[in-house]
Amino acid sequence: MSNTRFAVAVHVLTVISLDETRAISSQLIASSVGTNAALIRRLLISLNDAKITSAERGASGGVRLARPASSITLFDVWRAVDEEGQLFRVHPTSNPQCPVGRNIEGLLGGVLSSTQSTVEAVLGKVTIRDLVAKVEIAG
Amino acid sequence: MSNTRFAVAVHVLTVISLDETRAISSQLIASSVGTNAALIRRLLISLNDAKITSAERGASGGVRLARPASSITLFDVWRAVDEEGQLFRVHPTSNPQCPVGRNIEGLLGGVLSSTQSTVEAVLGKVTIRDLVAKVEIAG
DNA sequence: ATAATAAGTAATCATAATGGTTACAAATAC
DNA sequence: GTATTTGTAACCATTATGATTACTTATTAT
Repeated sequence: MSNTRFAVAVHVLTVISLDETRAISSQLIASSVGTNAALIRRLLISLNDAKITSAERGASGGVRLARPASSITLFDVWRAVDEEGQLFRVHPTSNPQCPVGRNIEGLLGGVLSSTQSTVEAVLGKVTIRDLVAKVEIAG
Repeated sequence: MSNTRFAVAVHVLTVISLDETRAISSQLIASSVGTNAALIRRLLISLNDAKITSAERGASGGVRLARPASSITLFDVWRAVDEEGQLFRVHPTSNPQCPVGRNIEGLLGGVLSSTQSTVEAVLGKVTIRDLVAKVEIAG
């Protein structure tokens, strides 16, 4: 993972959560993130699919949280927007003639899954509500 | 991080460790990884700088471990080869006019550093020696 | 009804990251 | 001296990433 999708998704959700009384337009979100509305809408497709947000078309439309901010963990967000969800990649062309080459994937697979589950545990403990609270304090 | 440098570096070190009686050429390593010798040498520069490996030029030259395989953790390797060493990136152009825009970096920074240190703890527990042992068992 | 608004989505572009390759100088062993 | 091997620069192709425009569809407000 070396894109900013996760960070942007968290940003988007935090913006949406600051005013839950109305739907927020992708244009407004985009101006907070400092990017394009279409790009935000593309990202929102993943969040909508994961039932984290829901979108309404038309005038006075926009996006809302689909469930309470306190129930949305950063792990949920990560899983929703990062297809691979892998912390690191394995080189794909190892030589099976070499004992290391034919075992490396399994070796790293074990390490990958243990780091992965640790990260998931950490991200699972932080919710969007937590972040919103910090923004409200920081101002 | 979405490159394979970490995985390749681990592969390289495991290959080197399989026969510590002699220096291993970048060409031999490259054929196990399934890539180019120059690319391996480029990666080895980072490992040499970190004093994980040492290289000898000339005929019968090559690369050796600079210290025991049991003392080289995957965290050492990760730190050596991954410049950023960041699990995820933050979008760089947030709008400071928005309360979320001007705080998001701090919010994510906290999450980043806690996931980061958890991952480091996990990687710090696995050594190259452990991986070599598994290769020796698997064959 | 009509106009205005906003999501959904396709198409395209520029830039950067990544990995691969060639080539050659410098160092070393024999 | 010759063969070998690292160190390193230069360059290329491919892919990833983010940005942008533009259009269709859906919905609200008047």
